[in-house]
Amino acid sequence: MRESTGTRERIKAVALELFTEQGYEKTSLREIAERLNVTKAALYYHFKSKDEIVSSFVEDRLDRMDALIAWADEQPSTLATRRELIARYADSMFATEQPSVMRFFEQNQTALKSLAAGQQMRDRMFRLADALARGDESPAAQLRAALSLFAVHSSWFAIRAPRVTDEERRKIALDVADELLARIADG
Amino acid sequence: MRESTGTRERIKAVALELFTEQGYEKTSLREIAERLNVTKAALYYHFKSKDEIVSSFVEDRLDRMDALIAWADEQPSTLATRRELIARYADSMFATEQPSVMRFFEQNQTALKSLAAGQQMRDRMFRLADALARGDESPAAQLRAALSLFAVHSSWFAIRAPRVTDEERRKIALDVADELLARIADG
DNA sequence: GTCTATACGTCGATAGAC
DNA sequence: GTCTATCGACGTATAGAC
Repeated sequence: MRESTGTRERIKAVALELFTEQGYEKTSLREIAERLNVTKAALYYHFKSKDEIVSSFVEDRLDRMDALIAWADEQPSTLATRRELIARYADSMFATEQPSVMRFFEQNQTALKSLAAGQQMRDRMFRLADALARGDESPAAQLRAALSLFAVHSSWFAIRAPRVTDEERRKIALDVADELLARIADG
Repeated sequence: MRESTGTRERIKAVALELFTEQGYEKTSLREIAERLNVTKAALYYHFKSKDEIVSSFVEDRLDRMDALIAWADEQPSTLATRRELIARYADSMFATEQPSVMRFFEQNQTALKSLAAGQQMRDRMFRLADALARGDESPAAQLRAALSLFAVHSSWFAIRAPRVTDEERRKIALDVADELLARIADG
């Protein structure tokens, strides 16, 4: 079943890049195929449809999110747990090739709404926010929890100062996230 | 030059609604025309192209942003200024029909990157963030400024608690934004 | 496992009649 | 100011040869 040349992986890589750069809708299969010097039909051998390409690189991420949520559910609703949770989330974001998948999601919110994979990710983000705010059902807590997640994400583009390393971005994001989480009441 | 029936305004309204609901790329001119019981060609009488429809309802908003930035530039770099600035921003967001335009922007980040109107809005958002962080050039200040803006925006969807009024959302958003802004050093 | 060839729909946009 | 008719390009997807 596994072909030797890794065409499937190459398709995933190119698709991720183009979907992120120009958007899911604006990227045609013809364009992906041309970059790889194969035909559109070749793509259809590896993936049933265009959205199945998306699902393929979203699955890993969904699994990570599920693991994170499951872990959080077993912990007490304390500030320490919230801090540990956001740190683990940041790690899973900054690790390996995940940043590119993360950027893809940020860039394709709209397109993802009509895709199964997108709805699942949306769902997981809300559940993660709920886990971060657990024990404090106030609207303000919901907003702070969501913003702490967004602190991790936006550290990639909101920080425009020159010569800031990934590690520094991560630290700054977590510092700001911690401030927000500190204002959520323990359950 | 002005037609009596206000067709142009009706086109804008329907386009804004559909672009927001399903995304700019996924909404065709045919769809917009059908809703209005006219043909595509009629749309081209009122607008030179699809993206010109977008520009038409973005212009107001750009003007508001420019006014806000100009005002901020004349003020001292103090916490009081930052708080006043974010409050004015929130007001301009929650006022009149602006929430729908705002939602359109949130839903079409990707598509807007290749549209002139989108690039202009992006530029204004960064300038507003810079105005909020003026006097503190640290990366953390940039992140806090961006997050305070996002607090205003995300209050619309991040707060999922039932029976929260718009006015309450506005207040919560500004409370959280103020916390973030308080950590930015005065210039 | 990858190709050629093609079906068939829809897109944004234009020309020209009324 | 709105219409009909049409353009050329491109979209996803499939059939079937090699």
